[in-house]
Amino acid sequence: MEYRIKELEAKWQNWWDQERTYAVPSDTQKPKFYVLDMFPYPSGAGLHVGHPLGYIASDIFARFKRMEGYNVLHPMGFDAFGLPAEQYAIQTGVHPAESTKENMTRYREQLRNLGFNYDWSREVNTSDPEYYRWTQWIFLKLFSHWYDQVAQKARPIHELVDQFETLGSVGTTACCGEEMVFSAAEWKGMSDVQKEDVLMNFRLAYRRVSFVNWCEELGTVLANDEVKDGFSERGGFPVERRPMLQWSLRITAYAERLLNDLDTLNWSDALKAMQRNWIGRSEGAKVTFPIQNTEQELEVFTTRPDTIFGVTFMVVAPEHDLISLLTTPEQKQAVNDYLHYVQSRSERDRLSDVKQMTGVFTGSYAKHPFTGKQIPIWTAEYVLKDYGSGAIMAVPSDDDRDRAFAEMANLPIIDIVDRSGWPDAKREDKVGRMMNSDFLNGLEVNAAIKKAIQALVDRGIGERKINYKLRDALFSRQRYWGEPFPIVYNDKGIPVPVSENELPVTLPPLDNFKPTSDGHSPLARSRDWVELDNGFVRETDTMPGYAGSSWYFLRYMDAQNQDAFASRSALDYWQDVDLYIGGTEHAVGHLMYARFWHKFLFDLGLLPTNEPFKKLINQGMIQGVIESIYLLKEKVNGQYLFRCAGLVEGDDLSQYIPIPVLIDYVREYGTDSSYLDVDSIRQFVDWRPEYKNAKFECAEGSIENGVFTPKTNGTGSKLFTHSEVGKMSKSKYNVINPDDVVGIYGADCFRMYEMFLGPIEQSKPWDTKGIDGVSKFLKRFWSLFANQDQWLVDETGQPDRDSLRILHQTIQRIRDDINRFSINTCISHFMICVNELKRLDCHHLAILEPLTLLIAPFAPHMAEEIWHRLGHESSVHHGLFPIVNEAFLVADEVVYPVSINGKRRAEITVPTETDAKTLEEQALQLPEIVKWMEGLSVRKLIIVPGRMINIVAG
RNA sequence: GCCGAAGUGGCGGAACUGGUAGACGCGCUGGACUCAAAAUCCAGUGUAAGCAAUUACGUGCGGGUUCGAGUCCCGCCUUCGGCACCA
Repeated sequence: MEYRIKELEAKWQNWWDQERTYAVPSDTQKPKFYVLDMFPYPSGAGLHVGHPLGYIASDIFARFKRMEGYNVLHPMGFDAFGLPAEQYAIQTGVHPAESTKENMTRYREQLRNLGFNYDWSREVNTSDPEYYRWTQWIFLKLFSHWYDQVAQKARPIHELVDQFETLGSVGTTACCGEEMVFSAAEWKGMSDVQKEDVLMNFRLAYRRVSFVNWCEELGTVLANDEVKDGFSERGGFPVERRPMLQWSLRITAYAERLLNDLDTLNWSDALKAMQRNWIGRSEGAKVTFPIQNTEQELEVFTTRPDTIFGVTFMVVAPEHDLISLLTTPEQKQAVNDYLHYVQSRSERDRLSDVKQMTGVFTGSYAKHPFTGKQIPIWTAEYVLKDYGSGAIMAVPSDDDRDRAFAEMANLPIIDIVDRSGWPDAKREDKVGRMMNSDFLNGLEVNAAIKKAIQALVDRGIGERKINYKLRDALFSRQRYWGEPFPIVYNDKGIPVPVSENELPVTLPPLDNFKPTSDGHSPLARSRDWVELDNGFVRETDTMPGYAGSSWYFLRYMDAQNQDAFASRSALDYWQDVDLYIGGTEHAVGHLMYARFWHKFLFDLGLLPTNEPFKKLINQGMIQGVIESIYLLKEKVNGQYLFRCAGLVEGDDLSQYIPIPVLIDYVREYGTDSSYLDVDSIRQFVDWRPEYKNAKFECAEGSIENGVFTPKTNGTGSKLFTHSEVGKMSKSKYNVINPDDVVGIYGADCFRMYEMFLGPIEQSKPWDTKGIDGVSKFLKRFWSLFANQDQWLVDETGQPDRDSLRILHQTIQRIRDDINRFSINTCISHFMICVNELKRLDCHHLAILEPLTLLIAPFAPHMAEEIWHRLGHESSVHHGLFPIVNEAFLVADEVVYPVSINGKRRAEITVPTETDAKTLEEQALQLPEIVKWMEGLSVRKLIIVPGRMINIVAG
């Protein structure tokens, strides 16, 4: 009657498949519960031990909810489009569909191996044409809708065209890119191309000029991830920002709702704060400044219109549309040089470098709307084109960055806010009294803001405005492995949607996945596909990674549907996700886009809910230790030289490149003293033949061609590695495969161990130290039921009160802790329970049967085996989760700690019902207390019923 | 740089609402069983002083509030995640 892990885990995994134990019916009277995992990108490295952290937690919760009587939807699928598969295709020629398919098969096996209760019949794969036809379909809906700011919802574009026909743009409530003014007659007079240009300004999916990271030497557009300090990560070639006409989504139209509806969600405050800050709502004013010697105006957004008399210069973004107009002939050279410099700078660099301000004068001046003074217009990288209007009025007295810029450029500073009444106030705080500000003088800041806006409105040069930091989402990629756009262009270049019955627009077969030399997607190579018989041409950009993941949770509800993205009845039954578990790295990307798409589909009347994810839990990451060895950049006598981490200490590290080492070769992996020995250096060299002739220098000698030559008196041949904690990733060679761990300890043990590591929200490096403890626990659990020779369960005897108390205490703790997602403490409670039952030598069925149900969500294989041995034929996972009987929990006695001035000095055990007065008397009579109270008198006595007694003495 | 999170024994962590800091597990030490080992079982284990009873100190650092602070407030330090084309 041994606990044979491997046999029984395989047995029950097969049985669950056969019996379709985890299939989820949609036609049921049961209440629904939807538990969702963030689906993985099926990478070539396979699933690593970090992935399952969230999956195990959601698996446990889903099983728990099913045993509580809910119809639980718990699906899994793949976010299968992505850059790595395309990179792999470029390197090897293997089609991304093929490698992705293989990877998915591997992931599925790995997930199955962990005993998850997914309903695989609902699997989604974002790269499957049957899936992405609906991604394309939703895109077309976005293309053919605009956002009505008054009705607060998306409306069909033809309704906007109707408005233009009768009223022109007058009084339109549509959300748009830049403001346009035209009459009905002007609209009617426009050409088709002009009309489409106008509509692009309103569509929720639209085209505009955006910037890409262009690398001339590689002849390709790079992802931000592939760019380091302005150079390509591969090859180290310069990267510049280049403008391109690309698709975007008008997520900004939904900014207000995305912000307000956060209040309705059961998410952590931290996550909500991140989303709020990302949306970045700010109230202020739009102000226009006339540009001298032109008819043009410069529009700025400011949160501090009160400071308008402190404006001493203006700054436009280097990409600003008016930059060439503003640049005078004398300044042309300087401005061009500067623009060239900015092209090489990433947005992050531009915003981060606050210490070193850069910028140049354009040569032009604006006219101050109140004082009429000349204000120089500069251009500088700290102003971004896509934030606000891409230009600012600079007030160096009350803004840190403007101040730094003014100091750098020697521009004047006018103090306009007297903050002497607020000595602690910082430069940007909205407090103080206005001065040097004409009609605003003497006002408090907040009053001044109101008055300034009124003055702007009265003069017709500005108005109140709400601005968002949130920017429209760039939706084009110049890649092959993504959803093609269902868009063709006619002979005038006007985009025309592909009709719905022609969806999906599938990817053409291709064997060269390199982008074209002019930066277009590899799709442009497929002439047959691009050029249609009627002379129209297809869009060759594809959609980004987040397209498919923005709505996949809806597809699970009705994954096989051929007629719609999901049926109305399925959507009405499943509604929304009750529990979503995933990493914080998605806090502002995926979670924002998915909410946006969900709201859009809700506006179209296609969904019953306004938000997709009711409750969300962020799992931490299981990190890996990255091990690397130091390579000297300069070869020595034509030979590569690696140096021991111990020797490198104190050196200028910039002369070394850390070369990551496959962790399998590292001795004492993950510790401070991890190292390579002669054998592992041999392995390393086999793996990296380019270093075959390298020299490896340790403290007491060196290794060359697999031979250790000691220095005089030297013996140690350890080459210490550099260890750092970081992401587990294929490129860092530190991936640990859960299959290996499952192979040794079994899936139940692996699951419980990952949970036992700590709270799911917390990140920690992977470490198998301690897994033995969980393994021992499972064996002990089993030993309550059977020993080597016989089945021990006592079916007839009556359990004693102690055993019942332990059981019910455990039921209560497990229920409480599952409900607050404290899974790690659940495992501890099980351990305590088993320890105590062992001590009592308890083998009663009446105790052990509920205990089996209790542990089923955590150790599903072992529980199923025991359940069947107890004589049941149906699955333990369709059983009912045990319920607490409070009668067994009542304790007769309670132990109080007795403290004097907060320091614990004694303990007193009393019957549970003892009243405060008796307690007080007894506590003061305790010998320890009497001793400590010598020379002191009781000033106050604090008794917290059931918890503690504190004597305040002096 | 900005936004968010975390810091507790040798290690992973527990302490839910401010109330016995260190549950549970690993590791370590000693013991039982064994020819021996593994496995299992028992006992001990925050640090310092002490034969001991015991005492002092102790939750990243510096201050504060409170009868009482790991928990609340203010100011720092370190590490991790995100910052709009990794997914």
